[in-house]
Amino acid sequence: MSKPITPLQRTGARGSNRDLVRQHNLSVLLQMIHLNGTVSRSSLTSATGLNRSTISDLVSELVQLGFVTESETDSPTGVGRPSLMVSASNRVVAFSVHPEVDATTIGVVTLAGNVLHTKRVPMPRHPSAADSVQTAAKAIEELREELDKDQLIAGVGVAIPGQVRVEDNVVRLAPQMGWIEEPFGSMLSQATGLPVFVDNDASIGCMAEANFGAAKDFTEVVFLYAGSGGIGGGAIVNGTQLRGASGYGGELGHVRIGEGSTKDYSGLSGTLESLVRRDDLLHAFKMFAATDEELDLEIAGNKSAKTQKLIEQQIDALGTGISSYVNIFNPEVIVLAGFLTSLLNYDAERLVRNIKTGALNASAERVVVRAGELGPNLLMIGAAELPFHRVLESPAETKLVSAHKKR
Amino acid sequence: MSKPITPLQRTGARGSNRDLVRQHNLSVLLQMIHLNGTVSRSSLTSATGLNRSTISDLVSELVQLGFVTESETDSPTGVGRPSLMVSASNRVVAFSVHPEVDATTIGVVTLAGNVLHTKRVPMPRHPSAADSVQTAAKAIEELREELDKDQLIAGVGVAIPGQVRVEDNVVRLAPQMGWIEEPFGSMLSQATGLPVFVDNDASIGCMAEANFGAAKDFTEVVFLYAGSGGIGGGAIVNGTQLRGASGYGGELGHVRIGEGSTKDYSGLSGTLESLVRRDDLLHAFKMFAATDEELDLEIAGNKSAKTQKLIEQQIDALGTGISSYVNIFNPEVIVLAGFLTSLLNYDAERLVRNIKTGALNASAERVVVRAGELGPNLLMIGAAELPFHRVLESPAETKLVSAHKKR
DNA sequence: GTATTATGTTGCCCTAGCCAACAAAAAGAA
DNA sequence: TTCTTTTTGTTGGCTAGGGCAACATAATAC
Repeated sequence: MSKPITPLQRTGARGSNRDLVRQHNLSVLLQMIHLNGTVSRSSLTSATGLNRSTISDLVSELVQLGFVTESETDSPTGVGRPSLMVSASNRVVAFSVHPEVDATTIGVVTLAGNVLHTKRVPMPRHPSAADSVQTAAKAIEELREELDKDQLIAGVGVAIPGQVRVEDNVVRLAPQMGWIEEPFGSMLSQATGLPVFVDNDASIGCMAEANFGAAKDFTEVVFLYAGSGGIGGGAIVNGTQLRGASGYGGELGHVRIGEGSTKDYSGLSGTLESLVRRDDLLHAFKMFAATDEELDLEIAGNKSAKTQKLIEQQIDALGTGISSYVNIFNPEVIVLAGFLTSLLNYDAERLVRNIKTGALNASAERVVVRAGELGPNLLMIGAAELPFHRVLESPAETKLVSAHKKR
Repeated sequence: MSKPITPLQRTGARGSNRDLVRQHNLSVLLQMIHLNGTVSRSSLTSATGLNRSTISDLVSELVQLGFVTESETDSPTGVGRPSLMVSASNRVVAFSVHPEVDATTIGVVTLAGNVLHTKRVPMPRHPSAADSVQTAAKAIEELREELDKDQLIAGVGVAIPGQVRVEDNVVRLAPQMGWIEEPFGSMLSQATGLPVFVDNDASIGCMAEANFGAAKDFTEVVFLYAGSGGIGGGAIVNGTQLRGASGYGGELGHVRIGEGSTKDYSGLSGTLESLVRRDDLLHAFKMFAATDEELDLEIAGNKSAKTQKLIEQQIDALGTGISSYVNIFNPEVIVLAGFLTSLLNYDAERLVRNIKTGALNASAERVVVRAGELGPNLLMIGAAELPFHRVLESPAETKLVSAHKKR
């Protein structure tokens, strides 16, 4: 330590040397290909501003690395020599894991965004973290056997219904399952021998909708996701996911919007989660367990005055909550997922009216409310993005794991 | 249009060609120097990861451009040849403008962060935008005459107590002054012949505290600023300012936290701004106009039970509001400015207790509450950052205006 | 004074991206 | 068909910005 100089404040940006330029360009290209599915070389050229010959060089490096494939256009459009099409490869895959209170779901997703398999393993009520890890590891083992020999594994992404400390992949609190301070990441990593990345389910859903779904073309997004475990949220600010200091950011379900006395799953009262409760709806409809589809049918076909009032109360509470998020984030789009879509479909006009009442005119004037588009694949696609992210950041440097273990 | 390809989704990142590398490196260096005041060449070397010789080359280009100066260390520390010190130059300046309901404040700030002059011009009640522009332009003209001949002007930054559409520098709504849809930026730009950048006052304050004040070393920040015009807010997410789609983001004062019936300055009820009101305090202390310092003395020296209750109510409301922001942003630090500092100083323990009650344990465990550090210079320093930002982004490309007009 | 350590300076090298020329593949016009 | 026009891929050489190594310089340590 030569000088007691503060580590040069938050100018995160490092200098670029030549290698970083190459790395950056490879990364930008691969990201574009990953997000857009299949793109022509010519559109990559115009989008990046790089030279034709440079694109050619970079793409062939990505081909050699196994991340992308090139093919000729099947339907040339316009004059001129048709541009070669570049697609993300299905060779590179990631596993997704979603532990819930009654089941654990495991899936395989390719870098091209295809969900190859999913497997839902029912669990005894309130599984321990160790149970879930074991279930997941076993399923991954089986799914891995089904992969082709030349496929490469980027890692495992885990979506947790609870708060996750992302720096060390520890589940801080998953209230529904009763998990406290569980090192889920290192447990699963040890069990599978693969790199594991853990994050909150709603944050992951937000990222998925932002990358591939209803928020695809926006940089300012608010996302609300309601499942059986309460209401989670996420936000995209300036094109990047809101994470916060430790990764707990985006807990939009736990924001106080009123004086209610019932508490939410985390013990807070007056929050959005405490006022918009799936269980209350199930109870009113005299249902026990129900899928979102079943509940949606009930809500859509509702005739009783009593349940109508409940639904409207929930819509109003949701609108009040969203209006706060509009004032805070000034988003371009608000994406609703889980059974919140049913509320939106029931009376979108009422919801929007409520949002406009509680929000500043300027902030609300251009906002759009949408339902999520990814449906049941939401968390599978989203969780896979976690390991993929590392690959996309530095394609040439990241070492992938071969699908079949060496003996 | 060869192919109907969507403009290649939100991968904002362009490719880097060689010129961009140079530009980027110059920008990174100048930002570090601007934020840290004076730094040694050796610390620039280690912070950027670039080679000694490269730093030498880049710094001398910045010297030649007039942005920085080099000097020898006055007090060498440690073994080895002492490193040259690099400082931001006072040659480059920006003007700051802060229109308020009863006065307009204008200042000159150098790239090194020195506030050379400030000028507070009292205004008749409820000045029109044109009045404020004229006052500001006149003051800028005068201040400009006092500059040295070789000084360079980066532009003008304006802090508005209201909502600003940043894309075209239009004041959407400044409720206290009654401005609606005023093109303040283009008006002032026309009057001065300088580039003008307009933004919300609280957002600007947030940026200033994040760059130079209480939040200097953090990347996740929530900022609350209470002046005579209500409560404004700002947030730093992942090291960059939250702006939202149009620039209205960060309106933390207008977030609903309770059922109160009194309305805030924007007509919303139950919001933080409607519950924590400066006027209520002034009224309780039987004061009319008062500076923050005067009010602070009254609050600190308070003995009456009645006013104590009011103060505590406000602290509690503030705590409730902040707890929501903690859940949303999971910040490292919360910075309070304006008379909110007085509330913090009055009973910090009570405030923190309230925050912890309303927030998730995990999100709140490491959060720190602080008073702002920049005091009366907050908005002057902050507003100047707007024009400086453009310079810092591309030092070699941005054309600056000479201090003395050519005849 | 000498050794050690850290930094500034200089000249040369290396490589990633650019450029220009040419080839190839489509559409349009004769 | 044939020729032109337009767009893209390919190739070889060029260029500039950052790395590197050797040397000079200025501080501390002994």
